[in-house]
Formats: sequence, C-alpha cells, structure tokens
Amino acid sequence: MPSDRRFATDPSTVRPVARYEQVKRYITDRIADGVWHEGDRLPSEMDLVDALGVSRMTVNRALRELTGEGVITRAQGVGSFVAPAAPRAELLELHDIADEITRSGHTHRARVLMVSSVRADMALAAAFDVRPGTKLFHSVIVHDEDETPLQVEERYVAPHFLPDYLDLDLATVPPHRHLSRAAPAEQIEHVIFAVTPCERLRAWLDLPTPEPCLQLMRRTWVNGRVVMRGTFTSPGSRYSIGGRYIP
Amino acid sequence: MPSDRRFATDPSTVRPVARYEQVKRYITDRIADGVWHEGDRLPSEMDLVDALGVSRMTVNRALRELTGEGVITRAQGVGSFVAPAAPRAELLELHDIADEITRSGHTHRARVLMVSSVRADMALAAAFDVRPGTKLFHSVIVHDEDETPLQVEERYVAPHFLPDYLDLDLATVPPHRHLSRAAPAEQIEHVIFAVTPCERLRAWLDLPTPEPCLQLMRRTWVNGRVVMRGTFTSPGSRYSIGGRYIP
DNA sequence: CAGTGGTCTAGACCACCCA
DNA sequence: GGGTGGTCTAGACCACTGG
Repeated sequence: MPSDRRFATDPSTVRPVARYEQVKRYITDRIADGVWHEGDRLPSEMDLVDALGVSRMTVNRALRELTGEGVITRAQGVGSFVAPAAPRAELLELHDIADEITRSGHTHRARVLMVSSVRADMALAAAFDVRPGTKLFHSVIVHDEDETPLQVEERYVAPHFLPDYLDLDLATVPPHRHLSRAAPAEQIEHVIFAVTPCERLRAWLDLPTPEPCLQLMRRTWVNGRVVMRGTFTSPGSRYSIGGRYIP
Repeated sequence: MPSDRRFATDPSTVRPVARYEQVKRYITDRIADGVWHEGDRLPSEMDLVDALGVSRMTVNRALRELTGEGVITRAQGVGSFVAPAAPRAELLELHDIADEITRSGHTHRARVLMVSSVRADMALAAAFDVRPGTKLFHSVIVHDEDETPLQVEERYVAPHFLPDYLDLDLATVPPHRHLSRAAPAEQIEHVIFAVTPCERLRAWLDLPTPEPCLQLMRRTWVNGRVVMRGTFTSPGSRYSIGGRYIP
C-alpha cells in the first residue's frame, strides 16, 4: 500500500466528504494513476479496512458502488479486480456534436455565448426537483459546422457537482467531458421535440425564416439528484438524430 | 400500513432473496398497484423498520437504491416521495403507440386509410436494397387520441415475410404486433427529423397551419434483409419521443 | 424542537471459491 | 479450512427541515 495515511476519524475534524466517497476516490485515483491496472486484483475488504481505518460496511459500500459504475468487478470467494476499460457512458451518449462534425470531415468550432449563475424559476426548479430560487449554472454554446451554426447547446448545471463550472474553458473542452469526469451519470433521460424556434434561437442559428427545429432535452442524475439539464436545438434541414441497434 | 406481515427473521428459514431486495419489492409493488401515487410521501425509514421488521441500514439501502433508479426522491429532513413517472416512449425500443395512449389513460382509435400493393420507386428500392419495381405492401394508419389525430403511421412491408399483410385487420391488431410475431427484428434503424408536413399529412393530422412535426423513420432487418420501413409523423405540439435509461 | 434522511461502526453469519 | 465477498443488525452521531 503506497500510502499509510488514515482518514480523519476524530469527530472534531471537519469531514465535508463522506468516508465511502473518500474510499472510492482512493481506489479510482490509484487506477487513474496507473498504480493498479486493468485486471489487477484489489486489496480485500479487510485489507482496506486496516489500511484506511474505516469499517468494513463503509469499504463495502464504496466497492459496491464502484461495481455498479463499472469501475471494478467482484466475485464472491475470489476477490475484486479492476474492470476492463469500457466506453461505458460514451456508448449510450447519443451525440457528441463536435466528434460527429469532425468525423464527417467538416471543421467544428464552439462559440461560448454565455456562462453565468442564475436562480431557478418554477420550470427549472421542477426539472431539477429543487426549490425555486436555487442557484444553478447556465451556459450557452453554439456549434458551427464549416462556419454554419448547426446546434445551440444550452445547459443548466447543479453547482454542487461542478463548483468551478463558471471558470472552465468550455470552448476547448466541452461541458460533457467535465461533467462525466466529475460525476458520471447514473441515469439519463432524453426527450425529443419538434419546435418552432424562438427569436433568440433563430438569431443564434442564423435562420432567416422560422423553420422546424429538432430539440433534444437531456437530464442526467447522480445519487438520485438531477445534475444537468441540457437543451440541444438544431435546424430540421441541417440535422437529424439516428442510430442503428441490435435488440 | 396495509400489511403487518414481517419478513422472515428466523435464521433457520430459507431466505433466497436479500432483505433489502424484499424491501425494494415491497415499495415498488405498492407504487405499481397504485397504493402510493406520484408525489405521495412514503413511510419514514423508522416506520418501515417497524413495519417490516428489518434494521434501518437495510431499509436505508433499499431506499438508496430506489433513489438511484429514479423510483423515489428523498430530501434530508423532509421525507421520501414517489418520483414523477418517466417519459412514455422508449427511444431505443419499438414502441406501440396504441399502448402508449391507453396506458396514459386516453382512448385510442386506429383508422386504416390505405392498404395496397405497390411497386418500389427509386427511393423505396434504395431503402429496401431491392430492384426498382419490386412489389411491396403499403399501409397508412392514423392513430387518434381522444378523437384527435396524434400520429400518421405509413409503412412499407416486404411481402416475403408477411404474405397476408393485405388481408389483416390492422385497425384492431396493429402492424407492429404482426411483424414482431412473424419476424422479430434482428436490427433496427431509427432516424428522427423535424419537418414541415406536406399537404397530405396536414390533412390526415387535421392541422390547419403548417406546424413543425416530429418524424421517425424506422427500418427493421431480418436475415440481413430489410423487412419494413415505417414513417411515423406527429405534430410537435402533441407528441415527443423520449426515454430514460441507466447506462 | 422533534422528525427526517445521511452516514458510520463493530460485530456477526453466510455462500462461495480455491488450494 | 481459510479467505473472499454478500448481507444484516443495533446502535450511534450528524445535518437538515419544518413548525
């Protein structure tokens, strides 16, 4: 065990982050740093109890959640192992617009129009299942394909999960990447609409006439709480959503 | 509490199913049976401890997992509540509009406008990967929700897989059911558009003004050959496509 | 203030796997 | 048989909410 440091146990110590979260972090850090590789065996629950100075129930919860997240695999009577790296979340990500554009041979540019902190109105509060007036981060980004606007991406983010959202460089690293790193979604909701764009959207999309637009609304959850609501709007004449699956 | 029955506690009793799973089942059953409705407050953890005869940690795990699954929402200091129902259609699965309508408490009616045999033109031939002029079956059905047109369903079917398509009573048993019974799809393609409806569609959908419509095109394959191409068109103001899933 | 959920512990029993 | 993970308990402290 490279580190012998115990977690804070003294009740007088401030402990803003749960111990099972610290244990999860301990594991994922070692995997990310290459200390433990794919297929490697992790220390047993009892080893971690001794090494980290927490109870077995706490270690167990950490490992159980990591199993659910696909980070490790476990087998009764055998042990815990680093799971094969899988494109888990990316697989069901319907679209990363930047990738789509570049993969189809066009040039992509992201223009960040707005980044700010806002207070939730009734509709937003309902979408996030919080009280009206709760602070949320807000961003608007326009994605161009060869200088033509292809999609407006408007997001609201719960500050708790990504406190430094306002300071990120969203033009170079898209919000999606920050979000999935900070808090991988445990649940995703997609709803697709056909709408007539409002004035604001028409201006951003450079649409002289009000043509039908495809609008995808996505909400993601972590720990049963809504982390993000994104609204992605594209002109119907320039964009469609699709995929092929094997049931 | 409608039931006073305790879970098995005697160690000699067979207990193939974990207690926290039984607690989860207890909750989800009551929601499914309509005993507890959306937004209703659940019994507190302590109530469940007393009612079910398990420890609080066990109840807590059950409720925590249900939270992660989006079945309930919880708030510290307040309580646990039945979560709002997820959107009605599944994006990644074949949906049956009739089921959707009746399940949401409305009345459904299917009006068969056309059933005929046609010859594939260039576009259809490309879609089915056959020679132009190949015989295909064609049907148009309008689905009403409470007497209002909700969706126009236009299908082309390869005769080989469903030779008696023209003789079916599509108003009572929808094409989807015949198709999945005769030849379950091995591969599915979905593409979603936002379009301005043509005159024909506007008439069928009873749209006085040309509002944006959501159009889903689906192709299904069996044995590597296209079996069906369906075009499903709905007014944007009356319909959306959505789903929630756990990665 | 009392009630709620969020977390944590120390110990326990079990099923399972492997040497 | 010894080590593993899977589960469960009784009790505890805490932060948060509402009246």
